Amino acid sequence: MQPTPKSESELLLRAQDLAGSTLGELAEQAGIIPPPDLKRDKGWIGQLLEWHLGAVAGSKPIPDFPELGIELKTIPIGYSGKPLETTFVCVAPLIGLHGLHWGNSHIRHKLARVLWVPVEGERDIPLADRHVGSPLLWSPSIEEEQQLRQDWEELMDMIVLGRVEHITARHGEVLQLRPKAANSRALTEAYGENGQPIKTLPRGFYLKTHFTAAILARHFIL
DNA sequence: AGATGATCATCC
DNA sequence: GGATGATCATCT
Repeated sequence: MQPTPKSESELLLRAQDLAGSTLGELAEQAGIIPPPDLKRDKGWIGQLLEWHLGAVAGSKPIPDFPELGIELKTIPIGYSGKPLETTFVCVAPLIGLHGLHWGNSHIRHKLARVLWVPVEGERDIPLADRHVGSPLLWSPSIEEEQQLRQDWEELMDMIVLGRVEHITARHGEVLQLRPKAANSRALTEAYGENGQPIKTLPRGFYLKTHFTAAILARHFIL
């Protein structure tokens, strides 16, 4: 693991230095062998980039760069130049929602400052041959935060009202709520239609691809 | 082709 | 189970 960057500019500089490299090159430098594919190693690219950028490893509920308050997100890019996948942000709280609002929400904090690192993501490109792109340090604009907040409030309203099982990925313009679990047998507690506790799949907030595509596109223009 | 719902690995 | 890291597999 590389030393943790002391400043935002140092982190960005280091990320820019990775641009143009292949995952095979970065894996070799880290002393690891790339898996044949990501089927059983879905977090492999993220962890490889964490190593190179000196992120704090582990499963702690803190930013990747605690001193800087920055979250690292790798994002798979297709031949179209746009994201191939939605971006997981955090697990959605389903109970104990009293006093929760956008201003103190976990998701707002997580998205306050993000280092996006695009990586070639087409499955017909061997993992080791995929290139890392130019990084982007991002905070939501006024408009972006308004969109996020509106979706979040709509989704949380449904959760509070016991309608979590009526929510589909089609709710929300830029933010969606989808299952986030090891499998369909992993259940957690939530509010039911009549306020009674029910068991349901854990859910996560995901950024839709058109939203992250716009973030990256804005970067290209500037 | 793109989006949705389901799933994989690891750590605690 | 829930946090971290996400992509897979299937359907439209």
